[in-house]
Amino acid sequence: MNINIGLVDDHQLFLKSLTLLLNSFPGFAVTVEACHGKDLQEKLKIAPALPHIMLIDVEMPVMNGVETAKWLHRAHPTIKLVALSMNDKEQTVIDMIKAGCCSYLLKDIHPDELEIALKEIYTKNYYNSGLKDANLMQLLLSNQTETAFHISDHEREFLQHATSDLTYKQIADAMNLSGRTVDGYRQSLFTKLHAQSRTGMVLEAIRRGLVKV
Amino acid sequence: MNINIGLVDDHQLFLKSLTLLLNSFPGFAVTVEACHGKDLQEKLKIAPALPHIMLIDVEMPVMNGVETAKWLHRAHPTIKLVALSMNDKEQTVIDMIKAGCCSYLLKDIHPDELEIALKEIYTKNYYNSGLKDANLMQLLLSNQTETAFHISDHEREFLQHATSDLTYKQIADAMNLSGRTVDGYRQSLFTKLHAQSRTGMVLEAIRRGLVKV
DNA sequence: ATTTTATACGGGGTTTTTCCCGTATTTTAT
DNA sequence: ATAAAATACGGGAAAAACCCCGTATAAAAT
Repeated sequence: MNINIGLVDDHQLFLKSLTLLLNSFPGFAVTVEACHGKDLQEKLKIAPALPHIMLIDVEMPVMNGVETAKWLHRAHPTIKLVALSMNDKEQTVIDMIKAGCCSYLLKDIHPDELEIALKEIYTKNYYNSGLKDANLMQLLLSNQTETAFHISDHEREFLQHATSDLTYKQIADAMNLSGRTVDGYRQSLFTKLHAQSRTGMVLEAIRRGLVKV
Repeated sequence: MNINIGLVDDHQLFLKSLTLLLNSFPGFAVTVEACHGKDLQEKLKIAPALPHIMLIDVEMPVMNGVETAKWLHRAHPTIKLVALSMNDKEQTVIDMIKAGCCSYLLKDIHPDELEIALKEIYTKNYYNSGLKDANLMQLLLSNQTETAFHISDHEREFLQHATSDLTYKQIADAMNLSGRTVDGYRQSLFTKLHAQSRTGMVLEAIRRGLVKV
């Protein structure tokens, strides 16, 4: 009666090390390893058996943690998803929980606590690490009321251009659009990202992973 | 004839996992584990023997990688220092090498390559991972010519405040300074960071790790 | 002892950003 | 078919950011 674990993390060294650690826990076995979401999709196709629990890193190239969790939650709803991240930013926690994760663990967790957490997730379907617990519900509730918005391709392209030293006029020229048009993008993104200044907009875009620095 | 390794990393899970991995390499043994520089200073006092190689994480609380490397290089010059980081920002690499590290490895290195790297560092005193090699010397040289500039405490505090949605006026009020004074900080930081706009300044500060997002 | 350097600040002018007013076209939904 | 939503754009004005001119004071270097 093994608990089979799947791992998704782009840092090879961490991935392989953690595999060793998890395999050293009695009753645990790592059956799937992937370095990002796309890779996981391939690996799961040829996997002999689905893992019971999937540990998913948040920061990954190609296909990030949120996308990966969303896909897994839809494609393999029986797998229990656990976010494993270095940062404890509210928005990131919310995004991962909403994407279908039943727990959010930090990478500086002690191995002993990890073992406890995984056992509890396997049996009880959830585990909340310490203080987070109390705030989590409030976080999710306050976030639910926010209407989901869409950012268009042009807006995203503008955002990336805005993440620079360029003026709006220069951005407009680079995008072959009128200055007024990019001002429209700016205004709608200010609303969507709750910003009052270009700097605030860019910072929020960075936090949400909408642009590369 | 064991190669003794010391580890400094604030992420418990990674620290313990990597220890397992390194101990699984034939001829290797992890003899010291610490979660940051200050912790390492304590641990080394009571250590039965100094490690041959110290793997140092760059991003750490209390006492970061650069400070830790500098101290180790002075206090225990026989230990070979290796930076182990997730980011490959030029400035970070330069800082760690200048602090006394003989190699800079990324955390997404494959375990096999890590083993090779550590062996080479043990015998040859250096190891450059792949493509970095060619650029490294140029990086160090180009950095030497750049006049080292100093960012004052007030300027750094202003930078952190500027990494926000606040106006300069609001920042001045928060810092209890005149608007003209923070404009002075802005102007000197524009020069030092080669920026032409607040957004450009903030982005460069983020890239150089001068501020937290 | 005197120059240099660093810090804090004042006034004012130009550019950019921000935020309104608005229209026309196209795409999407019902 | 027609309403609704999304897109691209124009003009203008207030606010903020940007970029000079300058002074005074204290610390550090020669």
